[in-house]
Amino acid sequence: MPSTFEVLAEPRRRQILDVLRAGECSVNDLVARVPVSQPGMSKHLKVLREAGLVQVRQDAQRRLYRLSPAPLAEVDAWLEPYRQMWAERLDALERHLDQMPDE
Amino acid sequence: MPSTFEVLAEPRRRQILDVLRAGECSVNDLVARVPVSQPGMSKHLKVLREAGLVQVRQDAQRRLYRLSPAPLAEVDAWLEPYRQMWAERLDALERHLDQMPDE
DNA sequence: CAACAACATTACCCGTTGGTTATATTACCG
DNA sequence: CGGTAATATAACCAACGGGTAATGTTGTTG
Repeated sequence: MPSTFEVLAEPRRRQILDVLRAGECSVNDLVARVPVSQPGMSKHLKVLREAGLVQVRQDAQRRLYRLSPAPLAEVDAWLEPYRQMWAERLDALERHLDQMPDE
Repeated sequence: MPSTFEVLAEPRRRQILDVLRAGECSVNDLVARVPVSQPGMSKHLKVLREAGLVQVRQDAQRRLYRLSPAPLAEVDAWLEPYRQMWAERLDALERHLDQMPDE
């Protein structure tokens, strides 16, 4: 079972999540918005489902997928200690620029 | 050239970055701390270098690697709109729990 | 300069992954 | 009940990625 990081490594999977941020979506709608074939979409959705990043709901013949962002918290948590680091560096840059008013 | 996301998909690469958070490190030191062979480590370090996530400095025969967290900002930026979403859901959960004092 | 230490690179192998085509499944509709 | 729409699954293939063993490179030291 791939980790959340591996699941997000696929650009089109991130794109799918981006689309789903706007709200529930059927597979056909997703295929229309993301450059991937229908079987390819089903494959990606399966990966996203197994990673807990999306949930499905059945509506007649269609399956409506919706976002389930909880696993992203893991990524966010990993990122946390780094976040401070690049903030510090940007601050240092600003201070540096403050000392060079001619540039 | 792999994206930052793809670079981070490798667990050992994240581990390398985690080690480097403590400070500059030689390749041998990294090999001692991360379960990967020396050639494997060189490969991973190359990927991290080309992604801009680490920088090298030469010290005699050794090469000292240090963290360069700037590219992580891209990941953080992608995550941003989602961050609010799971925060909202946790808030909703809290409010829900507040309404059920017996549970 | 010879020997060694630290690291990078090459060549090779193998498992995984994403894409595609074809087929199965399930629900609706006439 | 036959046909069609929506989606999933299977089978196959090519590309890629990471591991390993062997070798190359560069700097140091005696």
